[in-house]
Amino acid sequence: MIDIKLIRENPEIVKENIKKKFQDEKLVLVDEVLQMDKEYRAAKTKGDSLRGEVNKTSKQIGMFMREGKKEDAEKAKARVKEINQELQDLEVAEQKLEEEIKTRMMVIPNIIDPTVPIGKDDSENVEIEKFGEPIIPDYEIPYHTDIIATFDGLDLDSAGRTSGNGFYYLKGDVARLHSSILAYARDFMINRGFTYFIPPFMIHGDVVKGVMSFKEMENMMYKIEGEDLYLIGTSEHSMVGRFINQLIPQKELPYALTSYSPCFRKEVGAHGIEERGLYRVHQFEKQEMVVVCEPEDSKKWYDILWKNTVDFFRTLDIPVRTLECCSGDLADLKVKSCDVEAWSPRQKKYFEVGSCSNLGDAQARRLNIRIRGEKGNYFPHTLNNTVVAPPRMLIAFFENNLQADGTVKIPEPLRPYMGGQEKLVPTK
RNA sequence: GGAGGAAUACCCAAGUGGUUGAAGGGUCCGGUCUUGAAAACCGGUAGGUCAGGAAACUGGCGCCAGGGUUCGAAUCCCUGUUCCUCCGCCA
Repeated sequence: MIDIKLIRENPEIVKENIKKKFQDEKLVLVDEVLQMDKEYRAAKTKGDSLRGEVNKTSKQIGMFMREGKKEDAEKAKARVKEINQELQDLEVAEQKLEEEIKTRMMVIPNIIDPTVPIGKDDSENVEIEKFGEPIIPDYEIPYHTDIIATFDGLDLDSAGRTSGNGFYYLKGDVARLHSSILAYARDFMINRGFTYFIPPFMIHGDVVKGVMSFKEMENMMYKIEGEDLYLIGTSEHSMVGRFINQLIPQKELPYALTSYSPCFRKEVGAHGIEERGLYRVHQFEKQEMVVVCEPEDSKKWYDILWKNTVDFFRTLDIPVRTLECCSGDLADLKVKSCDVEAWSPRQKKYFEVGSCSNLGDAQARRLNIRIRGEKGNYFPHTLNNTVVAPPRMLIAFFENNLQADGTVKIPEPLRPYMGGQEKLVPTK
């Protein structure tokens, strides 16, 4: 959500931005907002003066009553009634305009950073940098479920019976590896100065509406029947949501937070659960980073955040690259974002394992999160990024650490969490 | 799950239908005192948000949220949320 003042003062900037995102159908919204805003303000000005008159007259009634001037009081009452009549329609119009403006403001995209590459869709995203050599071994890398099967580490059949498609049981060392990766990720971020959180895994509807668009909500969120509660799709929801309607003292900034949570996603819509195995599932776990900072610092934090993820994967010997989201593929709330992608030696290409976003002040504006500064209150910037999200990450892990003899190497940093094991040996 | 109580501004807090234009503190700024600071004392203005205005300023809204009663609601009524205390249950 952008500042409506920007539309009032520089509508052409907003339109230019919409064009850059190839959402020309939204251009008309800018003019509509401009017009409705004019009408709204006129209605509000008129309404305010009428309401002022009601207040003044009502006060007079009190005085008349005290002085025993019954007739004057009655006359004034009639006058107030008259004004209220007039106000009735005006207030309906005011409210309607306000809502119409808001629904449009909600879908007008945030102003993208000038460095964002222009492009229509994800095919025009731009590779920024590679980290580590993308190795293609001279032995065959099987599909990840087949590798995991050699360790008897996955039970999809039972999960299908208990919960349906998109769920899984992890078993034995593979389950332990999953937990180890998260524990290592937690410690990795704590060592980099982030404060560790375990947030609520369910949140209220008003928080959900603040952190995502209606469409996203429909496609992602599981609702608890009979309660105003939703299962979170990422801990970003509860971690940013915890600041809803809060006024944060300036000296508290920046908040550099890292949180663990399970994530629940319906995955309705374009993709669905089409990829076999652990790639796209209804339930996964994630170590996340969330930053709330001064507006002028968000660019600096953006670079710190994605680098953390790159460093994390590199310590596990997984080659990665950063892929910058082009203008057309960038979600409407975001100023700039990039994916961290891991190398898949089986597919001989990179695939997404994390996503780093700078939302500017759009999320803060939507959730009414403000900073109490010396010269007044203002909106902070918010950012978020994935540290690691298994089990998808396990795909990259197994493919990259599989040896020619069928064992899987456990990289140094994970060994303490794996009881000192240096490799996994196939059980069948 | 049951029974009570509470929610007022950045914080504390007064306020049971009409000079409340939300008192009073604290925070903040200035002064006295002090080598400096703290404490104490004296003085001061601003409070959130929207609209109008070049500005000074003016007005609306705002007392957990949403409805309602009334000429007029922080105050009365209804619904919901959160927190606290006690009881019950439970990892």
